[in-house]
Amino acid sequence: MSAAPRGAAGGVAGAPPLPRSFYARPTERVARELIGKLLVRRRPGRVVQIARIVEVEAYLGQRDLASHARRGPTPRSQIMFGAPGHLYVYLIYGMYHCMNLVTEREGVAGAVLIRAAEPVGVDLDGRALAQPGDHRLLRGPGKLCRELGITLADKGLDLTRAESGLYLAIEAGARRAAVARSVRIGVDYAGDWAQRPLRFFVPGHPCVSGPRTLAG
DNA sequence: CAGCGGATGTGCT
DNA sequence: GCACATCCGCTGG
Repeated sequence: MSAAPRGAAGGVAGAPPLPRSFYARPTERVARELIGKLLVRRRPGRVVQIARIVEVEAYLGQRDLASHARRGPTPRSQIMFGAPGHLYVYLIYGMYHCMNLVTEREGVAGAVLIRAAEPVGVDLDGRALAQPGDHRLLRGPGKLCRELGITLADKGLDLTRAESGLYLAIEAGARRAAVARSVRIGVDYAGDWAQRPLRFFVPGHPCVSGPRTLAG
């Protein structure tokens, strides 16, 4: 048939999923290093979607008043306290989903929210996709999940396994992009923690959802 | 561009 | 029982 076999790992052009050791580190560090990584989404009967991450936010443990972990492990947030390298998804405002990557060693809460990404515009065979130029497609955490088909059903996915249909990878020959920091978006209720610069983004990038510069 | 409604899971009372 | 939420798209000025 037409589709060429991928390799056992099923990675992008041979790029395997990032290992668990990448996630099992301090959340801020993971967040910073996620900028520029590739997000790979495979769904049955669909074209593989690949996107370059341009905006994330770090959510720390129980002391972070903006984090869902602030109340300790609840049915919803328990996964943030679990093993790193898994997917945390929640529903917001009754109609949008947000995807987070669990960080820190098991027993310590932490996660990184993926806020925006740049459509890479090629499939696994390097063929051009339909809308490579639409920078609004994955701009904003709710839209990103909608476009990639991420829902609560995906909560708990192991991101270190290509078979999960969702994983991160290093882009071969990627240039080292500049990274800026700012306060997080939509966490005004979090007291002092609302002022912490835990949002990371590529300055000036058209696919970033919030403010794209520090000055405004 | 500021303002606001939508729709429902979650966690506290 | 109920206020609120890591948001988005549409409306009116």
